[in-house]
Amino acid sequence: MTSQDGTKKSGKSSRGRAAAIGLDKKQVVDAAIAQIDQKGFAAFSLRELARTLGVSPAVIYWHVGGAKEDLYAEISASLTGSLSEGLDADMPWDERLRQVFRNYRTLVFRHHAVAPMLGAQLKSNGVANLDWVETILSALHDGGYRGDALRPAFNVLVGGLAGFVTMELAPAPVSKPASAGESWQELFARRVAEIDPHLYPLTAAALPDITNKIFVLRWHNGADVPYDDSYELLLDLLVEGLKARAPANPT
Amino acid sequence: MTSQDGTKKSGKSSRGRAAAIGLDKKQVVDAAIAQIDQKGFAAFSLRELARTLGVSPAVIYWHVGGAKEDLYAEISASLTGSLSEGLDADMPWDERLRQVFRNYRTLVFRHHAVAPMLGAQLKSNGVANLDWVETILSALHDGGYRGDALRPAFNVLVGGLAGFVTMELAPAPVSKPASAGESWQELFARRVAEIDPHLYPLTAAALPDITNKIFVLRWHNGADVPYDDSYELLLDLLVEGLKARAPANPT
DNA sequence: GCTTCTAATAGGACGATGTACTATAATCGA
DNA sequence: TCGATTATAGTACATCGTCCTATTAGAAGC
Repeated sequence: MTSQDGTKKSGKSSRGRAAAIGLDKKQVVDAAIAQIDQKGFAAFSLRELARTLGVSPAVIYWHVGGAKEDLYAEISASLTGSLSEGLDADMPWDERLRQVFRNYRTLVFRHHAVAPMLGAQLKSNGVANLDWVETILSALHDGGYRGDALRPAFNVLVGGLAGFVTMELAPAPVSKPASAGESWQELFARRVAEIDPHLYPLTAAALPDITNKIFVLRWHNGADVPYDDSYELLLDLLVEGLKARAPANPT
Repeated sequence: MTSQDGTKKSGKSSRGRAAAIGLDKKQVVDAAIAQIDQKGFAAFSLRELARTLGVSPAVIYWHVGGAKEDLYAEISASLTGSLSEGLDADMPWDERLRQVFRNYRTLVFRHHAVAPMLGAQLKSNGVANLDWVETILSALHDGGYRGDALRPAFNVLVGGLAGFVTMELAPAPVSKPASAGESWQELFARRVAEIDPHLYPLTAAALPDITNKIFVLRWHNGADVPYDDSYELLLDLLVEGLKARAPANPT
Protein backbone atom coordinates (compact mmCIF):
# COMPACT_ATOMS: atom_id res chain seq x y z
CA MET A 1 0.00 0.00 0.00
CA THR A 2 2.62 2.46 1.00
CA SER A 3 5.90 2.53 -0.80
CA GLN A 4 8.55 0.02 0.04
CA ASP A 5 10.86 1.06 2.81
CA GLY A 6 14.60 0.91 2.51
CA THR A 7 14.99 -1.58 5.33
CA LYS A 8 12.22 -3.89 4.40
CA LYS A 9 13.71 -7.19 3.48
CA SER A 10 13.01 -9.49 6.37
CA GLY A 11 16.15 -11.53 6.25
CA LYS A 12 16.53 -12.81 2.74
CA SER A 13 19.46 -10.92 1.39
CA SER A 14 17.86 -10.13 -1.94
CA ARG A 15 15.48 -11.61 -4.41
CA GLY A 16 14.06 -13.55 -1.52
CA ARG A 17 10.52 -13.08 -2.54
CA ALA A 18 10.23 -9.62 -3.92
CA ALA A 19 11.34 -8.17 -7.21
CA ALA A 20 10.17 -10.91 -9.44
CA ILE A 21 8.18 -9.02 -12.01
CA GLY A 22 10.42 -6.45 -13.44
CA LEU A 23 12.55 -3.75 -12.02
CA ASP A 24 14.87 -3.90 -9.11
CA LYS A 25 15.85 -1.05 -6.84
CA LYS A 26 19.42 -1.66 -7.86
CA GLN A 27 18.52 -1.35 -11.51
CA VAL A 28 16.81 1.96 -10.89
CA VAL A 29 19.79 3.33 -9.01
CA ASP A 30 22.25 2.09 -11.62
CA ALA A 31 20.20 3.58 -14.41
CA ALA A 32 20.08 6.87 -12.55
CA ILE A 33 23.85 6.89 -12.16
CA ALA A 34 24.29 6.09 -15.83
CA GLN A 35 21.93 8.86 -16.77
CA ILE A 36 23.68 11.42 -14.62
CA ASP A 37 27.04 10.34 -15.97
CA GLN A 38 25.79 10.81 -19.46
CA LYS A 39 23.59 13.90 -19.33
CA GLY A 40 24.99 15.68 -16.33
CA PHE A 41 23.51 16.24 -12.94
CA ALA A 42 21.58 19.40 -13.73
CA ALA A 43 19.77 17.76 -16.64
CA PHE A 44 18.77 14.73 -14.64
CA SER A 45 15.08 14.21 -14.06
CA LEU A 46 12.97 11.44 -12.64
CA ARG A 47 10.65 11.50 -15.58
CA GLU A 48 13.35 11.05 -18.12
CA LEU A 49 14.79 8.26 -16.05
CA ALA A 50 11.40 6.59 -16.13
CA ARG A 51 11.19 7.20 -19.85
CA THR A 52 14.55 5.59 -20.40
CA LEU A 53 13.53 2.60 -18.35
CA GLY A 54 10.31 2.43 -20.34
CA VAL A 55 8.28 2.77 -17.23
CA SER A 56 5.84 5.05 -15.45
CA PRO A 57 7.23 7.75 -13.16
CA ALA A 58 5.44 6.21 -10.21
CA VAL A 59 7.61 3.12 -10.48
CA ILE A 60 10.65 5.02 -9.34
CA TYR A 61 8.81 6.26 -6.32
CA TRP A 62 7.74 2.76 -5.54
CA HIS A 63 11.21 1.29 -5.66
CA VAL A 64 13.18 4.08 -4.15
CA GLY A 65 10.87 5.47 -1.54
CA GLY A 66 9.61 8.94 -0.98
CA ALA A 67 11.30 11.33 -3.25
CA LYS A 68 14.19 12.50 -5.34
CA GLU A 69 16.33 13.04 -2.28
CA ASP A 70 15.97 9.40 -1.41
CA LEU A 71 17.20 8.46 -4.83
CA TYR A 72 20.20 10.67 -4.25
CA ALA A 73 20.87 8.95 -0.97
CA GLU A 74 20.70 5.57 -2.67
CA ILE A 75 23.05 6.68 -5.41
CA SER A 76 25.45 8.06 -2.88
CA ALA A 77 25.34 4.85 -0.88
CA SER A 78 25.82 2.73 -3.96
CA LEU A 79 28.83 4.72 -5.08
CA THR A 80 30.61 5.09 -1.77
CA GLY A 81 30.04 1.49 -0.80
CA SER A 82 33.34 0.22 -2.11
CA LEU A 83 35.34 3.05 -0.68
CA SER A 84 37.69 1.28 1.69
CA GLU A 85 38.33 -1.95 -0.12
CA GLY A 86 41.76 -3.10 -1.12
CA LEU A 87 43.26 -1.57 1.96
CA ASP A 88 46.14 -3.26 3.68
CA ALA A 89 45.80 -2.98 7.45
CA ASP A 90 49.51 -3.60 7.82
CA MET A 91 50.51 -0.39 6.14
CA PRO A 92 51.58 2.50 8.32
CA TRP A 93 48.65 4.63 9.38
CA ASP A 94 49.66 7.66 7.40
CA GLU A 95 49.99 5.61 4.26
CA ARG A 96 46.56 4.16 4.89
CA LEU A 97 45.11 7.63 5.11
CA ARG A 98 46.68 8.57 1.82
CA GLN A 99 45.31 5.47 0.22
CA VAL A 100 41.78 6.04 1.48
CA PHE A 101 41.57 9.56 0.20
CA ARG A 102 43.20 8.73 -3.10
CA ASN A 103 40.53 6.10 -3.44
CA TYR A 104 37.88 8.68 -2.71
CA ARG A 105 39.03 11.02 -5.41
CA THR A 106 39.43 8.23 -7.95
CA LEU A 107 35.96 7.02 -7.20
CA VAL A 108 34.34 10.42 -7.53
CA PHE A 109 36.18 11.10 -10.74
CA ARG A 110 34.81 7.90 -12.20
CA HIS A 111 31.36 9.46 -11.91
CA HIS A 112 32.33 13.08 -11.91
CA ALA A 113 28.88 14.35 -12.88
CA VAL A 114 27.53 13.03 -9.60
CA ALA A 115 30.11 14.99 -7.63
CA PRO A 116 28.00 18.01 -6.67
CA MET A 117 25.37 15.76 -5.17
CA LEU A 118 27.90 13.49 -3.52
CA GLY A 119 29.46 16.34 -1.63
CA ALA A 120 26.13 17.33 -0.21
CA GLN A 121 25.04 13.80 0.60
CA LEU A 122 28.31 12.96 2.28
CA LYS A 123 27.22 15.32 4.95
CA SER A 124 24.97 12.87 6.58
CA ASN A 125 24.12 9.57 5.08
CA GLY A 126 26.77 8.07 7.28
CA VAL A 127 25.01 4.84 7.91
CA ALA A 128 26.12 3.59 4.54
CA ASN A 129 29.64 4.92 4.85
CA LEU A 130 30.45 3.41 8.19
CA ASP A 131 33.23 1.32 6.68
CA TRP A 132 34.84 4.49 5.52
CA VAL A 133 34.47 6.24 8.84
CA GLU A 134 35.86 3.27 10.69
CA THR A 135 38.85 3.09 8.38
CA ILE A 136 39.71 6.72 8.88
CA LEU A 137 39.17 6.65 12.62
CA SER A 138 41.27 3.51 12.85
CA ALA A 139 44.16 5.10 11.01
CA LEU A 140 43.97 8.19 13.20
CA HIS A 141 43.81 6.00 16.25
CA ASP A 142 46.98 4.22 15.21
CA GLY A 143 48.51 7.62 14.70
CA GLY A 144 47.91 8.48 18.31
CA TYR A 145 44.67 10.37 18.05
CA ARG A 146 42.24 9.43 20.79
CA GLY A 147 39.12 10.78 22.39
CA ASP A 148 38.31 14.36 21.67
CA ALA A 149 41.32 14.78 19.40
CA LEU A 150 39.75 12.47 16.83
CA ARG A 151 37.05 14.93 15.92
CA PRO A 152 39.05 17.85 14.50
CA ALA A 153 41.49 15.52 12.80
CA PHE A 154 38.69 13.64 11.10
CA ASN A 155 36.93 16.82 10.07
CA VAL A 156 40.07 18.33 8.65
CA LEU A 157 40.66 15.31 6.47
CA VAL A 158 37.14 14.76 5.23
CA GLY A 159 36.19 18.41 4.99
CA GLY A 160 39.41 19.48 3.36
CA LEU A 161 39.89 16.62 0.94
CA ALA A 162 36.32 15.79 0.02
CA GLY A 163 35.63 19.51 -0.13
CA PHE A 164 38.52 19.95 -2.51
CA VAL A 165 37.19 17.28 -4.82
CA THR A 166 33.71 18.75 -4.69
CA MET A 167 35.01 22.12 -5.73
CA GLU A 168 37.33 20.64 -8.29
CA LEU A 169 34.39 19.00 -10.03
CA ALA A 170 31.92 21.83 -9.64
CA PRO A 171 29.96 21.90 -12.89
CA ALA A 172 30.43 24.56 -15.49
CA PRO A 173 27.47 26.79 -16.27
CA VAL A 174 25.26 25.54 -19.04
CA SER A 175 27.07 26.85 -22.04
CA LYS A 176 24.60 29.31 -23.39
CA PRO A 177 26.05 31.46 -26.13
CA ALA A 178 25.70 34.60 -24.01
CA SER A 179 26.82 37.06 -26.62
CA ALA A 180 26.47 36.36 -30.28
CA GLY A 181 28.47 33.33 -31.20
CA GLU A 182 30.89 33.62 -28.33
CA SER A 183 30.62 30.73 -25.91
CA TRP A 184 30.83 31.26 -22.21
CA GLN A 185 34.28 29.73 -22.08
CA GLU A 186 35.62 31.99 -24.77
CA LEU A 187 34.22 35.06 -23.11
CA PHE A 188 35.69 34.10 -19.78
CA ALA A 189 39.06 33.31 -21.28
CA ARG A 190 39.07 36.67 -22.98
CA ARG A 191 38.25 38.51 -19.78
CA VAL A 192 41.00 36.72 -17.92
CA ALA A 193 43.49 37.59 -20.62
CA GLU A 194 42.49 41.24 -20.31
CA ILE A 195 43.23 41.58 -16.61
CA ASP A 196 44.69 44.97 -15.86
CA PRO A 197 48.34 44.67 -14.76
CA HIS A 198 48.10 47.96 -12.89
CA LEU A 199 45.24 46.84 -10.70
CA TYR A 200 46.35 43.27 -10.25
CA PRO A 201 50.09 43.10 -10.86
CA LEU A 202 50.75 39.71 -9.33
CA THR A 203 47.75 38.06 -10.94
CA ALA A 204 48.63 39.50 -14.31
CA ALA A 205 52.24 38.46 -14.01
CA ALA A 206 51.34 34.93 -13.00
CA LEU A 207 48.77 34.45 -15.75
CA PRO A 208 50.90 32.12 -17.86
CA ASP A 209 51.27 29.83 -14.88
CA ILE A 210 47.74 29.95 -13.53
CA THR A 211 45.27 30.65 -16.34
CA ASN A 212 42.68 27.91 -16.38
CA LYS A 213 44.77 26.06 -13.81
CA ILE A 214 43.62 27.57 -10.52
CA PHE A 215 40.26 27.55 -8.87
CA VAL A 216 38.81 30.95 -9.46
CA LEU A 217 40.44 31.62 -12.79
CA ARG A 218 39.40 28.66 -14.84
CA TRP A 219 36.71 27.76 -17.30
CA HIS A 220 37.23 24.04 -17.32
CA ASN A 221 36.33 21.94 -14.36
CA GLY A 222 38.29 19.10 -12.84
CA ALA A 223 36.85 16.53 -15.19
CA ASP A 224 38.69 18.21 -18.07
CA VAL A 225 41.64 19.73 -16.23
CA PRO A 226 42.31 17.74 -13.08
CA TYR A 227 44.33 19.12 -10.21
CA ASP A 228 46.28 15.97 -9.46
CA ASP A 229 49.36 17.55 -8.00
CA SER A 230 47.45 20.12 -5.99
CA TYR A 231 45.39 17.37 -4.42
CA GLU A 232 48.51 15.40 -3.69
CA LEU A 233 50.05 18.42 -2.03
CA LEU A 234 46.97 18.97 0.07
CA LEU A 235 46.97 15.35 1.09
CA ASP A 236 50.62 15.55 1.99
CA LEU A 237 50.25 18.73 4.01
CA LEU A 238 47.38 17.30 6.01
CA VAL A 239 48.82 13.89 6.68
CA GLU A 240 52.29 15.14 7.49
CA GLY A 241 50.85 17.89 9.63
CA LEU A 242 48.68 15.50 11.57
CA LYS A 243 51.63 13.18 11.95
CA ALA A 244 53.74 15.93 13.42
CA ARG A 245 51.05 16.93 15.88
CA ALA A 246 49.95 13.51 16.98
CA PRO A 247 49.02 13.86 20.64
CA ALA A 248 50.39 10.49 21.62
CA ASN A 249 53.07 8.41 20.02
CA PRO A 250 51.79 5.25 18.34
CA THR A 251 53.32 1.88 18.82
CA MET B 1 14.73 45.26 -27.26
CA THR B 2 17.10 42.68 -25.98
CA SER B 3 17.81 42.47 -22.30
CA GLN B 4 20.30 44.74 -20.69
CA ASP B 5 23.79 43.40 -20.65
CA GLY B 6 25.93 43.30 -17.57
CA THR B 7 28.51 45.64 -18.99
CA LYS B 8 26.22 48.18 -20.47
CA LYS B 9 26.62 51.42 -18.65
CA SER B 10 28.58 53.65 -20.94
CA GLY B 11 30.58 55.51 -18.38
CA LYS B 12 28.17 56.88 -15.85
CA SER B 13 28.86 54.83 -12.78
CA SER B 14 25.23 54.31 -11.96
CA ARG B 15 21.88 56.00 -12.28
CA GLY B 16 23.33 57.92 -15.17
CA ARG B 17 20.17 57.81 -17.14
CA ALA B 18 18.75 54.37 -16.62
CA ALA B 19 16.89 52.91 -13.70
CA ALA B 20 14.54 55.73 -13.08
CA ILE B 21 11.21 53.99 -13.09
CA GLY B 22 11.37 51.26 -10.59
CA LEU B 23 13.65 48.39 -9.92
CA ASP B 24 17.38 48.31 -9.92
CA LYS B 25 19.57 45.35 -10.69
CA LYS B 26 21.03 45.73 -7.25
CA GLN B 27 17.61 45.58 -5.69
CA VAL B 28 16.81 42.38 -7.53
CA VAL B 29 20.04 40.76 -6.40
CA ASP B 30 19.60 41.90 -2.81
CA ALA B 31 16.04 40.63 -2.74
CA ALA B 32 17.21 37.30 -4.10
CA ILE B 33 19.84 37.02 -1.38
CA ALA B 34 17.30 37.87 1.27
CA GLN B 35 14.91 35.30 -0.10
CA ILE B 36 17.53 32.57 -0.15
CA ASP B 37 18.60 33.47 3.36
CA GLN B 38 15.06 33.18 4.52
CA LYS B 39 13.61 30.24 2.62
CA GLY B 40 16.73 28.29 1.79
CA PHE B 41 18.43 27.73 -1.49
CA ALA B 42 16.43 24.72 -2.60
CA ALA B 43 13.15 26.55 -2.18
CA PHE B 44 14.29 29.58 -4.11
CA SER B 45 12.49 30.34 -7.34
CA LEU B 46 12.47 33.20 -9.77
CA ARG B 47 8.72 33.36 -9.77
CA GLU B 48 8.45 33.71 -6.06
CA LEU B 49 11.15 36.32 -6.13
CA ALA B 50 9.08 38.24 -8.66
CA ARG B 51 5.99 37.73 -6.53
CA THR B 52 7.77 39.14 -3.50
CA LEU B 53 8.91 42.13 -5.46
CA GLY B 54 5.37 42.60 -6.74
CA VAL B 55 6.54 42.32 -10.27
CA SER B 56 6.27 40.17 -13.36
CA PRO B 57 8.77 37.32 -13.81
CA ALA B 58 10.02 38.91 -16.98
CA VAL B 59 11.36 41.84 -15.00
CA ILE B 60 14.03 39.69 -13.42
CA TYR B 61 15.15 38.54 -16.80
CA TRP B 62 15.31 42.08 -17.97
CA HIS B 63 17.48 43.30 -15.12
CA VAL B 64 19.71 40.36 -14.63
CA GLY B 65 20.23 39.07 -18.12
CA GLY B 66 19.68 35.68 -19.56
CA ALA B 67 18.77 33.24 -16.90
CA LYS B 68 18.87 31.91 -13.40
CA GLU B 69 22.54 31.12 -13.64
CA ASP B 70 23.24 34.76 -14.33
CA LEU B 71 21.38 35.71 -11.20
CA TYR B 72 23.56 33.28 -9.29
CA ALA B 73 26.64 34.85 -10.75
CA GLU B 74 25.42 38.27 -9.70
CA ILE B 75 24.66 37.10 -6.19
CA SER B 76 28.04 35.49 -5.92
CA ALA B 77 29.75 38.63 -7.13
CA SER B 78 27.76 40.79 -4.77
CA LEU B 79 28.62 38.64 -1.78
CA THR B 80 32.28 38.05 -2.45
CA GLY B 81 32.94 41.64 -3.37
CA SER B 82 34.05 42.72 0.09
CA LEU B 83 36.20 39.72 0.67
CA SER B 84 39.62 41.24 1.10
CA GLU B 85 38.83 44.47 2.82
CA GLY B 86 40.23 45.43 6.17
CA LEU B 87 43.47 43.70 5.40
CA ASP B 88 46.72 45.15 6.64
CA ALA B 89 49.45 44.75 4.05
CA ASP B 90 52.08 45.11 6.75
CA MET B 91 51.15 41.91 8.48
CA PRO B 92 53.32 38.87 7.89
CA TRP B 93 52.18 36.91 4.86
CA ASP B 94 51.06 33.87 6.81
CA GLU B 95 48.92 36.01 9.06
CA ARG B 96 47.42 37.66 6.04
CA LEU B 97 46.48 34.29 4.63
CA ARG B 98 44.80 33.35 7.88
CA GLN B 99 42.88 36.60 7.87
CA VAL B 100 41.67 36.23 4.30
CA PHE B 101 40.30 32.77 4.82
CA ARG B 102 38.77 33.60 8.16
CA ASN B 103 37.03 36.42 6.35
CA TYR B 104 35.79 33.99 3.75
CA ARG B 105 34.24 31.67 6.26
CA THR B 106 32.67 34.50 8.21
CA LEU B 107 31.19 35.92 5.06
CA VAL B 108 29.72 32.64 3.87
CA PHE B 109 28.28 31.95 7.29
CA ARG B 110 26.51 35.26 7.22
CA HIS B 111 24.51 33.93 4.27
CA HIS B 112 24.87 30.28 4.89
CA ALA B 113 21.91 29.27 2.76
CA VAL B 114 23.74 30.59 -0.28
CA ALA B 115 26.74 28.39 0.45
CA PRO B 116 26.00 25.50 -1.91
CA MET B 117 25.69 27.88 -4.81
CA LEU B 118 28.70 29.93 -3.77
CA GLY B 119 30.96 26.94 -3.81
CA ALA B 120 29.96 26.12 -7.34
CA GLN B 121 30.14 29.69 -8.57
CA LEU B 122 33.53 30.22 -7.01
CA LYS B 123 34.78 27.85 -9.60
CA SER B 124 34.90 30.39 -12.28
CA ASN B 125 33.43 33.80 -11.95
CA GLY B 126 36.87 35.05 -11.16
CA VAL B 127 36.46 38.37 -12.79
CA ALA B 128 34.60 39.67 -9.78
CA ASN B 129 36.92 38.06 -7.26
CA LEU B 130 40.13 39.41 -8.63
CA ASP B 131 40.83 41.36 -5.45
CA TRP B 132 40.67 38.13 -3.57
CA VAL B 133 42.94 36.29 -5.99
CA GLU B 134 45.46 39.09 -5.94
CA THR B 135 45.48 39.14 -2.15
CA ILE B 136 46.17 35.43 -1.90
CA LEU B 137 48.77 35.44 -4.64
CA SER B 138 50.46 38.41 -3.04
CA ALA B 139 50.69 36.69 0.31
CA LEU B 140 52.06 33.55 -1.28
CA HIS B 141 54.52 35.64 -3.23
CA ASP B 142 55.78 37.23 -0.03
CA GLY B 143 56.10 33.75 1.36
CA GLY B 144 58.51 32.82 -1.37
CA TYR B 145 56.17 31.17 -3.82
CA ARG B 146 56.88 32.17 -7.40
CA GLY B 147 56.11 30.99 -10.88
CA ASP B 148 54.81 27.49 -11.17
CA ALA B 149 54.86 26.95 -7.41
CA LEU B 150 52.03 29.44 -6.99
CA ARG B 151 49.49 27.20 -8.63
CA PRO B 152 49.41 24.20 -6.26
CA ALA B 153 49.73 26.43 -3.22
CA PHE B 154 46.80 28.53 -4.31
CA ASN B 155 44.70 25.53 -5.16
CA VAL B 156 45.42 23.85 -1.87
CA LEU B 157 44.27 26.89 0.05
CA VAL B 158 41.17 27.73 -1.94
CA GLY B 159 40.15 24.16 -2.66
CA GLY B 160 40.78 22.93 0.84
CA LEU B 161 39.37 25.82 2.80
CA ALA B 162 36.51 26.92 0.59
CA GLY B 163 35.72 23.28 0.02
CA PHE B 164 35.61 22.71 3.75
CA VAL B 165 33.15 25.52 4.24
CA THR B 166 31.00 24.31 1.37
CA MET B 167 30.76 20.88 2.92
CA GLU B 168 30.27 22.29 6.37
CA LEU B 169 27.21 24.17 5.19
CA ALA B 170 25.81 21.50 2.91
CA PRO B 171 22.06 21.68 3.37
CA ALA B 172 20.14 19.07 5.27
CA PRO B 173 17.55 17.08 3.36
CA VAL B 174 14.10 18.59 3.40
CA SER B 175 12.76 17.26 6.63
CA LYS B 176 10.02 15.02 5.41
CA PRO B 177 8.60 12.82 8.17
CA ALA B 178 9.85 9.67 6.48
CA SER B 179 8.32 7.21 8.86
CA ALA B 180 5.30 8.05 10.91
CA GLY B 181 5.99 10.95 13.19
CA GLU B 182 9.72 10.46 13.26
CA SER B 183 11.62 13.26 11.66
CA TRP B 184 14.63 12.60 9.52
CA GLN B 185 16.96 13.89 12.17
CA GLU B 186 15.53 11.66 14.83
CA LEU B 187 15.75 8.64 12.61
CA PHE B 188 19.32 9.38 11.73
CA ALA B 189 20.29 9.98 15.34
CA ARG B 190 18.73 6.70 16.30
CA ARG B 191 20.59 4.81 13.61
CA VAL B 192 23.88 6.34 14.67
CA ALA B 193 23.23 5.40 18.27
CA GLU B 194 22.62 1.82 17.19
CA ILE B 195 25.93 1.32 15.46
CA ASP B 196 27.18 -2.21 16.02
CA PRO B 197 30.31 -2.19 18.21
CA HIS B 198 31.42 -5.51 16.77
CA LEU B 199 31.46 -4.29 13.21
CA TYR B 200 32.75 -0.81 13.93
CA PRO B 201 34.57 -0.90 17.24
CA LEU B 202 36.40 2.40 16.93
CA THR B 203 33.43 4.30 15.63
CA ALA B 204 31.22 2.93 18.35
CA ALA B 205 33.75 3.70 21.03
CA ALA B 206 34.21 7.24 19.84
CA LEU B 207 30.51 7.99 19.52
CA PRO B 208 30.33 10.25 22.58
CA ASP B 209 33.05 12.41 21.09
CA ILE B 210 31.91 12.46 17.50
CA THR B 211 28.16 12.04 17.26
CA ASN B 212 26.72 14.95 15.35
CA LYS B 213 30.14 16.56 15.46
CA ILE B 214 31.93 15.02 12.48
CA PHE B 215 31.16 15.20 8.82
CA VAL B 216 29.57 11.94 7.94
CA LEU B 217 27.90 11.27 11.24
CA ARG B 218 25.85 14.38 11.77
CA TRP B 219 22.34 15.52 11.21
CA HIS B 220 22.88 19.21 11.76
CA ASN B 221 24.81 21.26 9.29
CA GLY B 222 27.39 23.89 9.98
CA ALA B 223 24.84 26.64 10.39
CA ASP B 224 23.60 24.94 13.57
CA VAL B 225 26.75 23.17 14.69
CA PRO B 226 29.77 25.01 13.33
CA TYR B 227 33.19 23.41 13.11
CA ASP B 228 35.18 26.38 14.28
CA ASP B 229 38.12 24.55 15.75
CA SER B 230 38.34 22.05 12.92
CA TYR B 231 38.49 24.88 10.43
CA GLU B 232 41.11 26.61 12.49
CA LEU B 233 43.16 23.43 12.58
CA LEU B 234 42.88 23.03 8.83
CA LEU B 235 43.94 26.62 8.32
CA ASP B 236 46.87 26.13 10.61
CA LEU B 237 48.00 22.92 8.97
CA LEU B 238 47.90 24.46 5.53
CA VAL B 239 49.55 27.76 6.36
CA GLU B 240 52.24 26.24 8.54
CA GLY B 241 52.84 23.51 5.99
CA LEU B 242 53.19 26.00 3.17
CA LYS B 243 55.48 28.08 5.34
CA ALA B 244 57.74 25.14 6.00
CA ARG B 245 57.96 24.25 2.33
CA ALA B 246 58.36 27.70 0.90
CA PRO B 247 60.65 27.30 -2.11
CA ALA B 248 62.51 30.54 -1.47
CA ASN B 249 63.04 32.43 1.73
CA PRO B 250 61.13 35.71 1.91
CA THR B 251 62.65 38.98 2.95
C1' DG C 1 4.40 71.39 -24.64
C1' DC C 2 4.19 68.01 -27.75
C1' DT C 3 6.19 64.23 -30.07
C1' DT C 4 9.39 60.28 -30.32
C1' DC C 5 12.30 56.93 -28.85
C1' DT C 6 13.80 53.75 -25.48
C1' DA C 7 13.86 51.69 -20.91
C1' DA C 8 10.93 49.02 -17.99
C1' DT C 9 7.11 46.24 -17.05
C1' DA C 10 2.79 43.31 -17.57
C1' DG C 11 0.70 39.22 -18.86
C1' DG C 12 0.35 35.10 -20.68
C1' DA C 13 1.90 30.77 -23.17
C1' DC C 14 4.74 26.56 -23.51
C1' DG C 15 6.90 22.61 -22.18
C1' DA C 16 8.78 20.24 -18.44
C1' DT C 17 9.22 18.83 -13.74
C1' DG C 18 8.30 16.53 -8.88
C1' DT C 19 4.86 14.39 -6.60
C1' DA C 20 0.53 12.32 -5.43
C1' DC C 21 -3.71 9.51 -6.19
C1' DT C 22 -6.32 5.73 -8.07
C1' DA C 23 -6.84 1.77 -10.65
C1' DT C 24 -5.08 -2.31 -12.85
C1' DA C 25 -1.95 -6.15 -13.84
C1' DA C 26 1.34 -9.67 -12.35
C1' DT C 27 3.01 -12.85 -9.06
C1' DC C 28 3.15 -15.80 -5.10
C1' DG C 29 1.52 -18.22 -0.86
C1' DA C 30 -2.17 -20.93 0.72
C1' DT D 1 -7.91 -21.97 -7.40
C1' DC D 2 -8.12 -17.80 -4.81
C1' DG D 3 -6.84 -13.94 -2.12
C1' DA D 4 -3.12 -10.90 -0.80
C1' DT D 5 0.74 -8.49 -1.95
C1' DT D 6 3.93 -6.55 -5.18
C1' DA D 7 4.58 -3.92 -9.09
C1' DT D 8 3.05 -1.02 -12.67
C1' DA D 9 0.17 2.27 -15.61
C1' DG D 10 -2.22 6.36 -16.17
C1' DT D 11 -3.37 10.60 -14.96
C1' DA D 12 -3.85 14.98 -12.45
C1' DC D 13 -2.01 19.16 -10.06
C1' DA D 14 0.75 22.81 -8.87
C1' DT D 15 4.94 24.84 -9.94
C1' DC D 16 8.85 26.05 -12.36
C1' DG D 17 12.20 28.42 -15.99
C1' DT D 18 11.92 30.70 -20.09
C1' DC D 19 10.27 33.16 -23.97
C1' DC D 20 7.10 36.25 -26.68
C1' DT D 21 4.25 40.11 -27.50
C1' DA D 22 2.09 44.10 -25.94
C1' DT D 23 1.94 48.18 -23.20
C1' DT D 24 3.32 51.85 -20.12
C1' DA D 25 6.54 55.33 -17.96
C1' DG D 26 10.04 58.51 -18.54
C1' DA D 27 13.52 61.25 -20.85
C1' DA D 28 15.32 63.76 -25.14
C1' DG D 29 14.69 66.65 -29.07
C1' DC D 30 12.42 70.24 -31.12
